[in-house]
Amino acid sequence: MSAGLTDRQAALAFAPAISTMTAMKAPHAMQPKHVKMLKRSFTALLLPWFDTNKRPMPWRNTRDAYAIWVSEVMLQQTQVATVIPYFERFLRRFPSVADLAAAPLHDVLVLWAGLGYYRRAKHLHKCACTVVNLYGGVFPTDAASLQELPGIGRYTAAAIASIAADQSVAVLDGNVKRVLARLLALRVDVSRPAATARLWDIAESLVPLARPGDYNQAMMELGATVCLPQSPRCDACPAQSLCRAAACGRQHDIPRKRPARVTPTMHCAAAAIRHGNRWLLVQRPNEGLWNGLWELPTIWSRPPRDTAAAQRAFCKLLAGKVEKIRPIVTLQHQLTHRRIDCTLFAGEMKASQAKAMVQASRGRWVSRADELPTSRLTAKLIAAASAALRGVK
DNA sequence: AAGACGGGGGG
DNA sequence: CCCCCAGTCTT
Repeated sequence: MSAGLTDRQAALAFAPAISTMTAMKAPHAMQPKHVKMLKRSFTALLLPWFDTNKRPMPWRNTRDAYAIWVSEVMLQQTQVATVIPYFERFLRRFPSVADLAAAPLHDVLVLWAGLGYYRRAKHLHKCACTVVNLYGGVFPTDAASLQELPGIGRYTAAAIASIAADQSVAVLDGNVKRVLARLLALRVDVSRPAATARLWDIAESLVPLARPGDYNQAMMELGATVCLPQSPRCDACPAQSLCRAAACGRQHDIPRKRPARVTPTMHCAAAAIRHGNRWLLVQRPNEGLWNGLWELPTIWSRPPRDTAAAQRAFCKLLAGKVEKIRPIVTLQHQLTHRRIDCTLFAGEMKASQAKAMVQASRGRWVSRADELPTSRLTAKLIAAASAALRGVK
């Protein structure tokens, strides 16, 4: 870019200009000239840094809107390292949106199991069907159309449109919120809707016409690798010369932390019931946590206090003869909004009863958790039950 | 405006 | 143990 000198001058010109403003003043209240200067200088610093420092990711090797969409949905509230293996498996199994639409939802959920936020997988499947029916299997790439689709909000629509089709629209995620708040020294609570609305405006005013997809990814990459929540690495930041938070040493308390919330603990009791070398799974109701997923038979309200009570409770739950109930272990499972303490029991069931369970559509017998869509907790419980069984043998 | 919705990485 | 993440949807 031959404008390097100009950008540097703009950067230097910008710093004193903004330092005369109050910290809380919105940049869209800034003079348009200053917005334009910040945009030019910031982009000129950010993109070269991104070209050199971007981490390799499988979805960065494609311009296929379908693949980019899958990656963006997986990346919602989920870290890059977690997503990569899921993404590669998913694209192998469903190479195109038509393949995804043609598959039963059940198959999609099995591939999604363990990623969390399972509504994403249901939206993904529904969205694929919509794209096939409404757009003939050609994924739309303009942000407005994208945002009409299930599971695609403002962030994801802008990410796909900018990365796959060079549309100059801004993304705003947790990383970008933090980067912008620090860049402009906005001591806001980014979890507040009012702050979010303002940051969207700011983000839109800064996204460049050229390379918007790289710019958006660079913002997120900067937030994920340099402008970290706890200990920002300002010395490694390409935009340090422009950053108002760094200039006044406030990068550690911008943005403002939201007050920590208490997470209640739920207690439950699960039964690993063996028949041959298989375990009984039942399906969760179609609402709330883990809806529609499969789990060990579990007593969620008023769990039994002792083994005798557990024996009675599981017999009642399963409307059948469950034998030899005995405690195995108690596991903890942490979710964002609650902690679950689950006491695992082992038990057995006679062949006739086991068959009746399946015939009544009350359950399925599996030898491995990944035969059905299950939560991580269920996978942990089955692993613990298998280990206990091996210990006996 | 607030809550529900999973799980894991990293300090 | 705590924080927070390439958010979306519902109430």
